[in-house]
Amino acid sequence: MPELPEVETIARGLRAFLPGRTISAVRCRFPGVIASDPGCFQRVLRGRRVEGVGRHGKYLFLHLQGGRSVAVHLRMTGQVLIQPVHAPPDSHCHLEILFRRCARKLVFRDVRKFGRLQLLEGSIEEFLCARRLGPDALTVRAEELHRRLQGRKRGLKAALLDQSTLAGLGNIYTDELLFRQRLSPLRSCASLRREQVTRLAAGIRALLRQAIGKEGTSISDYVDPRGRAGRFQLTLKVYGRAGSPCPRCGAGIVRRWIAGRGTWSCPRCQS
DNA sequence: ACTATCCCCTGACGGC
DNA sequence: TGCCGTCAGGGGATAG
Repeated sequence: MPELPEVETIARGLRAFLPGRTISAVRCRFPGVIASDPGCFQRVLRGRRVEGVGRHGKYLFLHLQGGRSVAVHLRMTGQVLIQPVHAPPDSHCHLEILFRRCARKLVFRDVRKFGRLQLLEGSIEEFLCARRLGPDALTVRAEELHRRLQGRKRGLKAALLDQSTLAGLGNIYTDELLFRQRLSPLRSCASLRREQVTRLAAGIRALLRQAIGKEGTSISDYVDPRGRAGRFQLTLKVYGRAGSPCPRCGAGIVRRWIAGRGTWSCPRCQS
């Protein structure tokens, strides 16, 4: 499940390939992946140069010549791949973007068909505002996080998963973060002292930087644009480890259902 | 403000 | 072997 580190890894892979290339064709094999008007999407993209690649939270952006942008969200099983232009598409390949004088193509693949691409009408800022996305988790500052958590009675896990609080954390990194911080996923946001929020913000940035350094977590479907798996799954401490001893205190890791998600934590050293 | 539930979708997995 | 039910989960919508 791509979260911020996986989307950042994809963005970096695309930055080495896309900028400066001009789109020659868009082949759509499953129009449902295009959240905006599919005909308009293809018309606008064709003939346009890609100028850059951006990211906010779990959203990936392709910046096109003329100020238009495409937003991509991979949801659970979406993949963005760079493949030889003649590679045969498999049954989960929903969209291909071809480029002028280029032997490779951009492929959007998604087993579960939850992921979406969308041609934006306005600016990235307008899109983030309309989607009510919070600040990007990779660079969130303590003051901003404190403002967004203070006085909230909801649990930390629910708040951190909520993309309008903070954009980029998903189920895996939230559980790992709360384990590192020795905080219970059910701990109320309002109960955190200011210095705890400061440590939490620093912990979020550090965890995400480390995961990006390992090129993300490959548990089910995630691979980078070259088809390579990440390595952060080798360092997970609690996620998916129900019954294993806590690496800090030895108590058994428990799995509970919190904020609508399977949640792993240590019942002894997280409070 | 916040929670719960459903939906989208497919592959994996357990039970029989 | 094979059939069937269940589950997983990001995020949007909707009900409470």
